[in-house]
Amino acid sequence: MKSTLSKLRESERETRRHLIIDAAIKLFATKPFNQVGMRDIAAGAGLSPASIYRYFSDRDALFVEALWRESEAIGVKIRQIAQEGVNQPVEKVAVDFVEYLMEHDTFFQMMTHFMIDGGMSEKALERFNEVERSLLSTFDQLFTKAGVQGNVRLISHAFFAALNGLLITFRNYPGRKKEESRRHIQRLATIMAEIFREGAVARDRRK
Amino acid sequence: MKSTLSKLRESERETRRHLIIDAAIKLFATKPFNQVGMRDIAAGAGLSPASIYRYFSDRDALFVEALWRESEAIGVKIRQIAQEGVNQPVEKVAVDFVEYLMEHDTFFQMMTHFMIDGGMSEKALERFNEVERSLLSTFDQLFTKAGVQGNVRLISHAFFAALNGLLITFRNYPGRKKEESRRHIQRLATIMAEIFREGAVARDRRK
DNA sequence: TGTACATCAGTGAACGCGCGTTCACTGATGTAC
DNA sequence: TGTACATCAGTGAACGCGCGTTCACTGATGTAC
Repeated sequence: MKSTLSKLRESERETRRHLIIDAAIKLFATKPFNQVGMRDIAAGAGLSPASIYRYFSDRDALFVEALWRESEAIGVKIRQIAQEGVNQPVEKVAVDFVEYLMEHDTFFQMMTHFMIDGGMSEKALERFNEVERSLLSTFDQLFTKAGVQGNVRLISHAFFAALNGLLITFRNYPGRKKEESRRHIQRLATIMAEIFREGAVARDRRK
Repeated sequence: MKSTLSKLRESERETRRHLIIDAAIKLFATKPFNQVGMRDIAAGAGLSPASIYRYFSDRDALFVEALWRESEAIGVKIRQIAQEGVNQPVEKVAVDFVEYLMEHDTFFQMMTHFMIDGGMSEKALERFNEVERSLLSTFDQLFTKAGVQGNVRLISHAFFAALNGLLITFRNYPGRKKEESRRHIQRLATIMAEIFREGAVARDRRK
């Protein structure tokens, strides 16, 4: 009996951990994730701050798990885009990609934060790389299908970076409403995709 | 006599302000600028922390002036690249641009920080926009010269964002030495420029 | 069936630290007469 | 030439606040006998 009870306890613990992580992720959507505090999260989860430390060793551990979960969600979405995408023009995938990141920008914020400041934990890094690889190989397939030859992976690197840059540069563009920014980014994503598709092929021919 | 003396005092004040700003900028090169503290800067300038408040009303004021000065430096560089650049291929300008930002990445760090977190002061924003416009119109000229027609500014927007993305995505790429990252970015900058040049023209033809 | 004990979630209050900023003061230099 | 006074750069120490984290404790639930 002891073992089933302890299993029950264990699963309760697990659901509580999830509640806390959910609260954190919900807050990440509200404000920049690096200014979400333990007291906020505790309040969001209906606990005292001290209680959180029964479930996570420290702030970092909690954040890494939250990132992990966000990565998972985005990984799923990306594979889905990939599935539909291999039979779609690059344009569609590009727009889907930026669209998704604009709607769920917690992951994006974390990603850029880590890219700029570094200091990512081993675990988070691994997860993040997996997501990135998944996306890059989708791009590879798309560009190959569009007729690009040679080192496709380099083109995908450039394209991935370009889309990231789009989001960073124009997400909070000063003096522009959120909806305008969104449309501008979508428009530029389309243009970028066109340019990359045609440009990469043209570049091949010339070499 | 009184007036010349007060002028002298004024100019001394000015040079001391500059000393403090210099100390700040020097530190920005060492670590992420948002974790440079007043005590650091004071030590760097050979003053007590309290003294800094004789010259700047608060931390923000100091940082804005430092950003201002960095912007000025980068503005000069960009206009220079532009001057040489209008008779150069896009590739050269792209590489010069990322090269410069990698060597003096204070400005770049600030820029991305402000882009992501917002909260830029009026003054800094103005300066920053001026620099950006200057760069964009250089790109405009280059693309026009390369034979692009239609709305060149959109292409420049996309190109600017793409180069930013390159720096952000691969500057601290995990598991890569600094020199490798640098070369990777340069390589991708060249590829991007080729793709944009050829792609934008090809795209024109198709419409 | 009752009693002593173990386990563990949960908590209010406090600790510790970093950091921007202010306070009260010193000392040097110039000015008025 | 000396004396009282104004101005101002500079400072050590402390304040205030936010925030992650720990402490000592409570109360509920289960277990042993």
